[in-house]
Amino acid sequence: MRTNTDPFHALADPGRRAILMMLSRDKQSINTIAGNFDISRPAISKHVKILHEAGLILIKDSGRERYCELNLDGFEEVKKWLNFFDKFWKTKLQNLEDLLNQQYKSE
Amino acid sequence: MRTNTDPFHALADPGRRAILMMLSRDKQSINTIAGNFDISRPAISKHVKILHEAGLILIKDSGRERYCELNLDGFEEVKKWLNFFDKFWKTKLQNLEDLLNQQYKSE
DNA sequence: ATGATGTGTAACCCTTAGGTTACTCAAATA
DNA sequence: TATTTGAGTAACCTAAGGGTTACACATCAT
Repeated sequence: MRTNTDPFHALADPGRRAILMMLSRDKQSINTIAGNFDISRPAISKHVKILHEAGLILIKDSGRERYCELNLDGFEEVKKWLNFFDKFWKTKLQNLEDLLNQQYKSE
Repeated sequence: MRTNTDPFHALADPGRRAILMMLSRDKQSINTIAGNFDISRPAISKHVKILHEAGLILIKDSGRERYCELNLDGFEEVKKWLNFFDKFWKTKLQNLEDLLNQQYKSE
């Protein structure tokens, strides 16, 4: 199986995003997570694996339980990519501003 | 066909992200976009449709051509969701700070 | 009017995604 | 030691994703 470590891919599934929302309150074991969703535990296990590989969560073993918590890394990667576009919006606003200035001048 | 208007889903495909990167420089027609990728024009057409439905791009018809440009809306939706987690990191940092303060006190 | 050009869409194919059940195994508990 | 509990994985199924080619159609150019 090819492991997909792309956080964008990991975030594409609404269920996985819901898991992350849940983890924003507190770290949770696999079973606890599964208890809050309508899908089976193995399905949750798969989702958790994908989130982990994408760097969106950390997993800490405690006996036979595995506790999941949010990991900043994956989030940063996505944020960084999105921030790349900021200069585009800035340019666009600047153009609008220039246009307005021009109009004032011609009055 | 069920239309998926989820920007997270739209961003999951690396090819679509590449299209967005391309559009950050300038607005482009479908054919121009297709010329920059190894996949067929109909494939590009599909990707563009998905990006459009997700609110990530705007499409402006000009004769028989369709010009694509970035749209802030879809990006904002994603950013907003990501920002939700900021308070989690803040809390985590605060806890670290508290821990450090406690250690200083006991010295 | 004719032909070239830009684009959307339908039909199809193969791969990936996401779910299930059944199984295994290690850790906790009686 | 025997049993329960938490979790990973394999095998399988169906649906969705992403690609292709072939076609239709409107717009521009001749």
